[in-house]
Amino acid sequence: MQIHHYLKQFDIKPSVQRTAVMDYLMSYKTHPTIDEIYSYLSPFMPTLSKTTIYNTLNLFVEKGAVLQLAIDEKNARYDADISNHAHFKCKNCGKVYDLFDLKQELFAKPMLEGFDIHTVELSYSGICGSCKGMN
Amino acid sequence: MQIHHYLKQFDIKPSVQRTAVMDYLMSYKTHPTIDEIYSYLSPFMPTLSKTTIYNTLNLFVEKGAVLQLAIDEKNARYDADISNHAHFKCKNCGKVYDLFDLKQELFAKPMLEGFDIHTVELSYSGICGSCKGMN
DNA sequence: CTTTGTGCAAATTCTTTGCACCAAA
DNA sequence: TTTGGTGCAAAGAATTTGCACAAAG
Repeated sequence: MQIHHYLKQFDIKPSVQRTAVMDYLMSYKTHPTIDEIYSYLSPFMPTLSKTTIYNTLNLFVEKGAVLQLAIDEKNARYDADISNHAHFKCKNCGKVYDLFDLKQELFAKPMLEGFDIHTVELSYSGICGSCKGMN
Repeated sequence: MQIHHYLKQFDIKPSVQRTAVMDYLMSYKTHPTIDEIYSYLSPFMPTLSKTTIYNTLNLFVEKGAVLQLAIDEKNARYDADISNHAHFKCKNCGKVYDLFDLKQELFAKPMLEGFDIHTVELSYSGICGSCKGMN
């Protein structure tokens, strides 16, 4: 599906900048920070400002089109894959991996008196394979 | 157990400030921010500095004595309860609740090729009971 | 003594805000 | 033409750093 149609599904008016950001998120599934997105797009769009990246991602999150991940204490990270999956953050290299092959039960929203649960976030941390070999 | 003995278990040398911070975290299980901890303790310890709170909590996290929660995008929050439990953050009032009565399976560390999992963080968000009634 | 912790001020980093200009319907 | 989007500069907030003094063993 074309990206501007995809954005409309979330009630987001497409613009050149918004389309470029979503395109980036969907192409490079690296859970990028604002800075990484800006650094990548900036050469192609010389007038692009970081404020627009902030505006765009805040809008995307508000509309439910992307997830803001809390896995990195320093910077906000974003993920355009809104299906059920967990994340693993390597304490050594800082890379964030997707974990798709987990039981769906882990993402169930428990029925709890007094809580209306909308979202579930499951995060693991530890050492990744490539860092483990190094030491 | 006395707090300074508890700290020693984590290889943390007790000091007046460190003991006070751990005491606060264990007494008020409110997942406080750095600022909240500082504001509470400051009247009792007039020379206390916020830098010391930062130093102390970074040390506690490094030694595994407290958890740094990523559930609040704005500020880091801390929890001295390192047992398996999840958190719920109300999107409306911002309060963070503990969820203890969940299945232990949710906190299992999956065996995955190439990942050495140390920690599990499970967070929910939505609307809490007291906010739901208001609207 | 010697090592380690504390606390002030300054620096850094991340994010938001105010506002003028631009673009699209 | 009118509404909404973009982008610059400045402001704001959270955290870290450098360094001198204090405390503890």
